Amino acid sequence: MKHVTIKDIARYLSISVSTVSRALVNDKNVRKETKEKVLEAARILEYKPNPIATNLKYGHTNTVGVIVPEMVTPFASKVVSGIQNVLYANGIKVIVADSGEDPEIERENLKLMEHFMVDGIIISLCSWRKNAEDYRRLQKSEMPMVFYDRIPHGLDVPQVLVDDYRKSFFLIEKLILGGRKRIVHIQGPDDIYNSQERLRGYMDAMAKYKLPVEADSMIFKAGMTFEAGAEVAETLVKKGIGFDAVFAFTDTLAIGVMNRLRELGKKIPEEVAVASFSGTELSTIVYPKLTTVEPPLLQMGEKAAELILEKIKNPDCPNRKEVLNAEIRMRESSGNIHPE
Amino acid sequence: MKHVTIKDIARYLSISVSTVSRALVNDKNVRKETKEKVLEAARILEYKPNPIATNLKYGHTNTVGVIVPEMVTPFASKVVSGIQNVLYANGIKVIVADSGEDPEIERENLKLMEHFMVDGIIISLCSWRKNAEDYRRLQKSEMPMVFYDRIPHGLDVPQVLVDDYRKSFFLIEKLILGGRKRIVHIQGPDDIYNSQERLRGYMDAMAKYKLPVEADSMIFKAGMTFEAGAEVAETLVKKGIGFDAVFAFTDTLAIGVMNRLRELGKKIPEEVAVASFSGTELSTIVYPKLTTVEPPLLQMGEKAAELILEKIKNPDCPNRKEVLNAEIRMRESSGNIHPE
DNA sequence: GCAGGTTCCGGGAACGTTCCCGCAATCGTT
DNA sequence: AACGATTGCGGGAACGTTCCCGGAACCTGC
Repeated sequence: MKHVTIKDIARYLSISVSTVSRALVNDKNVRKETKEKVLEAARILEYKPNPIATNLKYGHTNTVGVIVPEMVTPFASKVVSGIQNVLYANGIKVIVADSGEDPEIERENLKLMEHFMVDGIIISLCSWRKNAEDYRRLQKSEMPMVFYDRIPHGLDVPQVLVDDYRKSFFLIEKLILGGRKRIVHIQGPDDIYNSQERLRGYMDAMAKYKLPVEADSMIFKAGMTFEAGAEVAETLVKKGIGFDAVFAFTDTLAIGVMNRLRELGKKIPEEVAVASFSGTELSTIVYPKLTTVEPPLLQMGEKAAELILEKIKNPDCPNRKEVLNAEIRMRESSGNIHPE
Repeated sequence: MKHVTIKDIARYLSISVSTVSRALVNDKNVRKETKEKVLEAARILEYKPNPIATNLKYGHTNTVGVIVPEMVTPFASKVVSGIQNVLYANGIKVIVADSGEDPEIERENLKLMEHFMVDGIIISLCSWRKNAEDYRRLQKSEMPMVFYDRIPHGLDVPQVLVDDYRKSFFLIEKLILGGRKRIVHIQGPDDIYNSQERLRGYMDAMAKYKLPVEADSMIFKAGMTFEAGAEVAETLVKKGIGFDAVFAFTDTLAIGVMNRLRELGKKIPEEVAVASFSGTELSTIVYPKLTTVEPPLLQMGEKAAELILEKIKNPDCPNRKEVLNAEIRMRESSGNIHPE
C-alpha cells in the first residue's frame, strides 16, 4: 500500500518539491504550463494528498467531535447527518460519541475528544451540572465548542436550538383548547436550559387558562428512557391521580408513558392525551401516533457545523445563538385537535 | 493553545529529545531515575503526546471508518458502541457514515473513507452489486475491511453475522406451530447474502410442513423503510390476498406493514401475525410488540472491531467468519406463542 | 544599457515524533 | 589489569507537507 507522494511527482518531472507543492495549492508563483504538467503527473501517478502531513504542519487534526446524549432515537443521527453535510464538504472528519444519557459517560467522551485532539466539539448535553467543571476547563483552553438542542443553563456559548418556551406554550394551549384540563408534565433534567423553558411554557399556558397546577401530583421528574416514562405511568394510575393529558420532556419519555398507560387500560386519546417535545420519526410508528414538537434536525446540524467552523477559524468571534423554527405536529395521541 | 512537546521536556531537563522519547515509550535503554524524572516533568508540564506526529511517522491515521446502512433504527448505534468499546481502548478513532439505504450514498461514503485515509473499514451493506467494483478495488489496494450483519453474497472476506438461515427457519416454524398457514415473506435486497438465507429458512420451514408458497402472491420485494412496508400492506389487502402472517426482512419493514395493516382494519395478531429479523429496542415500543430475531449487537460490534484490528496488524491473516447467536423474541405481534 | 521590479523556481527548515547509529561510561570476566 | 559486552545517552535523519528565503531569468522604463 505504498503511497505516492509529492516527492514522487517531483522526481518524475525532474522538478523541485516546492514547485509541485505550489502547483497543487494553486499558488500564483508558478507558470501555467508547469502547473498543468504537475496536475497531469498527479493524475497519472494517482497521487492522493496525505492529510496527516499537513495536519502536523498546521497543528490541527481536521476532525471535530460530536457528543450526543442518546442514540436509541433517530434524533441524533439526523443532526449528525446535517453536521456531516457541511463538515465533510470542508474536508473535516466527524467522530461521534454517545453518552447514553449518562453524565459519567459524557465526561469520558469529553476526555476522549481531548485525547484525540479534535479541533472542536459539538455537543448536546445530558447533564450540565455534573460536568460543568470540564466544560469550563475546555473553554479556558480555547477549545471551540458549540451546543445544540440541550444546552447549559444561562451561559454565553455558541448554541443552536428551538424556541422551547413558545412551542411548549402553544402545544399546551392546543391541548387545553381541545378540552384537556388536568395536564401532567414530565420534566427533563433540571440543570438543562430546555427543561426550564418547557416547564415555563407549560406553566404559563396553564395559568393563562386559569388551570390549577399542583406541583406534587402534576409535575414529575424522571429519567430519560422508555422505562422511566413507563414508571411515571405506573405511579400515575397507582396513586389514582386524576389527569386527562400528559406532556413529556421528550418523545422517549412520552412513548414510555403512553404504552404503559394503554397496558394499564387507559384509552388514548379518549381518556388521556399524550404530547411531547423533540419528536422524530419514532413518534409516527407508535400507536397511536404521537403529537410532538419537531425541530428541524438536519438544519440544526448544519447550523451547528457552521458555527463550529466559524469558531475554529476565529476562536475570538462572538458566541452566536441560532434559534430555529420547530413544527408542532398534532397527531392521534392528542385527539388530533387543530390539525395543520 | 500552545501545546507542550517532547522538546519542551528535553529543554526543561537539559536532556536530549531522544532520551525523553525513550523514557516515554518505556524503552529499556534508559536509566530508572531519568525515566522517572521525565515522567515527573511530563506531569507538571502537562505534556500530552501529539498523535498526528506519530501517525505521520508510522504512516497511518489511527482511525477506522464504519459505514452503516441506516440509522433510524438503533441497530447501528448499538453495533457502533461495541466497535468503539474495543477500538477506543486501543487509541483508535471511529468515524461513522450512514448510507440511508442508498447505494449511491454508500459509494460516496466509501470514497470519503478513502479520502480520510482510514486504516480500515467496517461495513454493513445496503447493496452489494452496485458497489462491488469499489470494494474489489479497495481490497486490491489492501485496505483492511470487515463486514457485519449485511454481507456480500459468497465472498471470502472477514465477516461477523448471525445464522440467518437457522433462525429464520425456527421462527417460521414457531409461527406454523402457532397455527399460521399462509405466511407472506417480504424480502430484502437480493444481492445481499442475508436475504437469500432468510428466504431459504422461510422456504424450508414452509416445505417441512408442506405449506404451499406461491411466489407471486406470497413473496414480495420492497424497499427498506417504514413506508415500503406500508406499501406492501396496501397491495396485500387491495389485491385481496389471503394470508395470516407476515415475515419481514427487517423490523423497519415489519413495523411499516403492521401499522398499515392495523389501519386497514386487520387485527394483529388475531388475523395476522407479524414477525421480523434484526430487531432492536424499536420492536418493543410499537403496538403490539413485535416478534423478532435479535442479534447480539454490542458483541457483533466488538467482534467486528477485533477482526479489523487483526487485519490492520496483519493484512495477510486469513479471513475469519464469526457466527454469533441471535435470540428469537416471541412477542404479542405473533400471538406470543412459545414464550421463552 | 542599467537599475529596479516581476516571475518562476530550488534549497532547506519546520511541524512532533521515532529510531538508527555511534560514542562514552560502566560492568563482568579472565 | 585489560578486554569485550552492556548500558545510557545524544545527534540526526525521516515521515509528507508548507513556506520562507534567496537567486536566476526576464521584463519594464528611462
